[in-house]
Amino acid sequence: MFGLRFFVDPRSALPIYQQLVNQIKAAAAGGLYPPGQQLPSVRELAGQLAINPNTVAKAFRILEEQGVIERRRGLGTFIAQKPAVAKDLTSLRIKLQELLVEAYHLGVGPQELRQMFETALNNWNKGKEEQRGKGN
Amino acid sequence: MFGLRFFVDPRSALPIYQQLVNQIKAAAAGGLYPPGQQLPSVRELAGQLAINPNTVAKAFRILEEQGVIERRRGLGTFIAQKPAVAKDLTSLRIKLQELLVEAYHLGVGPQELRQMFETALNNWNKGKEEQRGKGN
Amino acid sequence: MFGLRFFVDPRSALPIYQQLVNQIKAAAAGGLYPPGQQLPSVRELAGQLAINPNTVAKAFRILEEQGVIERRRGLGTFIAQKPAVAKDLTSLRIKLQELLVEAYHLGVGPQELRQMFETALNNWNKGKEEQRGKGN
Amino acid sequence: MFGLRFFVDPRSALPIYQQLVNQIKAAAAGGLYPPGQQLPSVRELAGQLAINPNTVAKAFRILEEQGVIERRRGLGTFIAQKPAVAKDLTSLRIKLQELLVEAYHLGVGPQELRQMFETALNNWNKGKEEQRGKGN
DNA sequence: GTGGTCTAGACCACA
DNA sequence: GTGGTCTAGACCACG
Repeated sequence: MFGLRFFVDPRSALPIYQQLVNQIKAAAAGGLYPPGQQLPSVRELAGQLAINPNTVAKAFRILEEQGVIERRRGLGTFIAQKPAVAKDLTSLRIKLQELLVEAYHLGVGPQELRQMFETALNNWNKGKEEQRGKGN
Repeated sequence: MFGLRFFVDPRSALPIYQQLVNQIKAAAAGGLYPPGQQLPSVRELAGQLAINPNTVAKAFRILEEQGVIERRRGLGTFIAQKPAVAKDLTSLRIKLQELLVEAYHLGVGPQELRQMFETALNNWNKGKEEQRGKGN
Repeated sequence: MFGLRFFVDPRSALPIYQQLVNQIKAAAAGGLYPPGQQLPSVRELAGQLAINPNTVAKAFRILEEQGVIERRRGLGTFIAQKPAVAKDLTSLRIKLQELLVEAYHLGVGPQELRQMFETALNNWNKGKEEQRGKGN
Repeated sequence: MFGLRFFVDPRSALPIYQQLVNQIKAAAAGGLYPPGQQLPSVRELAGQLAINPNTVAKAFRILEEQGVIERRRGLGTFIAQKPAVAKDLTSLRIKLQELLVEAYHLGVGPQELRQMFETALNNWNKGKEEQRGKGN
């Protein structure tokens, strides 16, 4: 539909399947992949990225376990309908802590960090609105 | 002096050395380890955590590369003096993005996330003040 | 393909891993290992040199940090594509100073040193051309 | 006589005694310490640098073995008279090779390296002349 | 005493 | 198959 959207860096310390997981989750969160959107097939994605199909399959399996995507036999893979349930927020709190710790060690103070946070939040909302606009 | 401060989970998917890196960075950021403070020796920490000294040494090596600690042969390991230089903030931006993505997939909206952010920021400052108070 | 290319001296004051680092950098600089070339695996090199795989792995880790090689899990180790960016030349300046100091203490004067420098430079270029010729 | 001339970095990977050896050799080569010049005593130097006297003693022992300094019992330590004998130049050739390898991996070409070499050579001679001038 | 190097050998993750 | 992690234990260099 829109050609290559993902890319992987084989030299990264992060496993390729993890890079894929992160990117697909980010694409969904950013509004590029709205709920119900069909994803490329394992083979197609593997071909585009020039990586092993097993690696793509592993990423899809993890995303399915996390409830991000749904696989329908014979049809393909789709972005899941967002479950409105607020599950366990532990992972979110951990990421928040990690953010603060990283900021400390880079010499970024509370004020500067708050500003970065608000900027990121605004950009995020803006991106989602633009995607919505596209659909009209 | 105050017994066990760190702990590791050998069954975690996160490597032990990485768990140690994270905890020591968090302890330093939280004010538990002020700049110049001496850390437990490799052998001592390995003994406390019941892990191999090489694993501790690896964590220390990574922390030194990140500028968090300094190792001096024959003397010991110390929390680095803060360089105060504003380095590369890429890693911080990445963590911010990860935070937003995680929030999205857990159904946490911007308002709720902002509240969590402010709460975490306040707790962090409070913790550091308490540490300062201890020193008096 | 061409048998043993490296060798280490376990009795040297220089750590084995450092000897390996130096030799691999020299081999790459001499044109024996062009960018993208695959290196022997950790196990294979350890076997050839009769040293522990961990020691080879440490050398590889350092070379990767210096941007000389790239390690890809499950695939192997490769000479990095030259980044062409002009980085920090401090280490080079230090080596130059060391050269002059060494020359002084060996009673080698400026003229003689200049001659040695030019000779080494010519040999270096010649060596690289021969390697290129081999490829034809 | 002229206060602190040397300094050591306890955080460096290079052993302190080696840092001292290098600096004293460099000072002698640069003309700051002409042959016959008396060096500070072990205790004095250790006190100035706030390091262990054993460390200074080790540096002096190595310098004596290399023929850079001479110790006269009851009198002190002195820069040796330069032996005009051109000994083994192997160490010099090795340093030259290291210089070329380092230049390659930093993307510094032959022309640029030659220029740096000539500049360093000129600065070196200039420094020595200035020192000579001071003595008049 | 400290950290640094190295070994022999196990098990796991990745592609 | 590759590299990555971890262990147990030895020996060395440094200050």
